[in-house]
Amino acid sequence: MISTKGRYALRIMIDLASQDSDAFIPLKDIAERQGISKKYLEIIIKDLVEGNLLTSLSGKGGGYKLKRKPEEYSVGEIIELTEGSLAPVACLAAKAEDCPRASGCITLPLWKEYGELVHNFFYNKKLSDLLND
Amino acid sequence: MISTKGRYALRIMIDLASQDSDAFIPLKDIAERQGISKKYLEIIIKDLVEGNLLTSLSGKGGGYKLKRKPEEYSVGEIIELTEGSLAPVACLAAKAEDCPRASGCITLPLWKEYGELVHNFFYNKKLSDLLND
DNA sequence: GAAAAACCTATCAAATTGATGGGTAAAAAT
DNA sequence: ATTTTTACCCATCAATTTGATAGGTTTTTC
Repeated sequence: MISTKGRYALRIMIDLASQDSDAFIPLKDIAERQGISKKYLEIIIKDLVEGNLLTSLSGKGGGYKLKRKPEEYSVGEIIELTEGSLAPVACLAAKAEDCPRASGCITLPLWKEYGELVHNFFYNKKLSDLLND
Repeated sequence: MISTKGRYALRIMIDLASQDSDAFIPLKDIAERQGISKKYLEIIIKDLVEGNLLTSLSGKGGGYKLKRKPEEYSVGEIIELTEGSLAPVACLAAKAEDCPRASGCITLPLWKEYGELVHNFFYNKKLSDLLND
């Protein structure tokens, strides 16, 4: 299941994409619009900044804004960045050590096929596909 | 991610489907073949029996066997039964209470579309598709 | 220098995951 | 009858993840 981290990250990105694209939007505003604790969003938005999806600016008049146009973000990269991985099973995650069972594993092809399906679904969906205005 | 519960359940089912379909197979044998703790598998196989996927027989000569032919089991029902749900987000799980945000939720259609994709993938895959002999 | 913002560090309760251990009941073989 | 083999039942547990909260520091503008 996609946890709140990935889901809230997506809502942050949608929120920013719905605002004036040149202005820096304070997190306080996003938190209020989305009805989510600002403190919790701080943790999540940190990943988005570190992952180079957002630009941030400190101080008065600061906030966050998108680095690219909404159609240039895939939903997949947003979720993968904040959830850590899109892999369907532990042995297919990037950080996973090589499973000794892999060569004879009868279920591995299933998980690979599923992993590709999920990857394609989310990487073909763009942030712009989620905007309704 | 699919946890060990769902993955081991699938391996139990594949193991049983690879044995003589009339015989009761003791869990001890499955555990040894699969290299998984028998005690842990007990917990998992309980779900499979209660979910009516397997028949069990106590006592000497007892064990477990499939209730149907391998082509009559979908991978989806095995995973859904043991993992609890195949839903991609909490608000789409069967046990979820109605989300007050649902009507205006901009991301809900995405999760629904994804949920259907996942459901179709796993329900169209049959246990017989995973047998290699 | 005050105000508004990001940023940084720590902590925490609850739930989930991945098991282990010990005992009871059932069925068959001897 | 008793032993053996099996399923079945119940409790516990350590580690990790999830979903936050709290408080303080730095940066920037007015």
